[in-house]
Amino acid sequence: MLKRAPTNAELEILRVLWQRGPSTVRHVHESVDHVKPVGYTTVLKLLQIMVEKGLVRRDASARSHVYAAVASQGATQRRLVRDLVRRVFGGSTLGLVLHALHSAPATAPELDQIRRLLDEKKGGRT
Amino acid sequence: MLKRAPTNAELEILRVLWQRGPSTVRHVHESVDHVKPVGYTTVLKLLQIMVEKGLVRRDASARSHVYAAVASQGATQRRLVRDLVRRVFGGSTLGLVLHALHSAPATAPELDQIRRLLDEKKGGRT
DNA sequence: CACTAAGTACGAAGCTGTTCGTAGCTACAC
DNA sequence: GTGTAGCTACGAACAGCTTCGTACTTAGTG
Repeated sequence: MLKRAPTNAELEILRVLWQRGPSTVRHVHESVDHVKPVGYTTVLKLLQIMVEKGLVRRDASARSHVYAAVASQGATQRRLVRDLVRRVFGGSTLGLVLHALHSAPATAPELDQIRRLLDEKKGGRT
Repeated sequence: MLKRAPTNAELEILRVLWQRGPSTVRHVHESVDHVKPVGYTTVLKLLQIMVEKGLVRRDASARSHVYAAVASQGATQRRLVRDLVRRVFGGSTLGLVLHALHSAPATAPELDQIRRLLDEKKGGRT
């Protein structure tokens, strides 16, 4: 079963599920609608499709079904980064990182955080 | 005139134009077809659409028109990274970088390159 | 029981991206 | 001049994503 990456509208919904945890359609709709107006049944339909795709799980025991994300936010982000690296940087993760850093308005503490990660990696190589 | 990010198929074509420079449809088709079989007129149509979108420029002075990318590879990559950061990392470039580094099989020289970049940025802040 | 509110299911339309077949034009070889 | 090879233009089909309207179901209230 090959899973496709979530689409744009699907990501909006996943964002809510990751942030608020398992939610009803009403909950998700309220959150999404607040950011970008959209019909209730649109969100419902999306969630139904996402169930079929295996992106979310549905608990139908209560009258209002409760939906939860299947993949964690981290795993999904990793997936999307991998796709971008392949599509746009010919598989070079380094290319992506350099590009991102160039255009990043990073603060000093953030830079330190990256530096720490680099040190870890270096240590782990031996 | 708002420019949309290039689609998947469009990126395949841009990759050829960036690599080989201004090219005829035949040239582009041969390169793309080699990687992923596709009809000649498909590539032609795509290029025509890309002209309308402003993604490529066309020199129609010769019988075989010559197409060239409008935006540089770097600028396009930056654009796509920015989009991903907004869509998937809530605008946090740092989030993207950390994620990428975590899953990156970076070599020591590559890590050094990143470190150099970090030093530059740090220096530039004061 | 009858009514209403809140929920789910589903069909279908509109848009974009991708693909290709067909038609038509033109330079060149003979 | 005639034919052919190579090119551009264009319409149309198909697929995926997104959106919503409508129909159906059910729990609760009087």
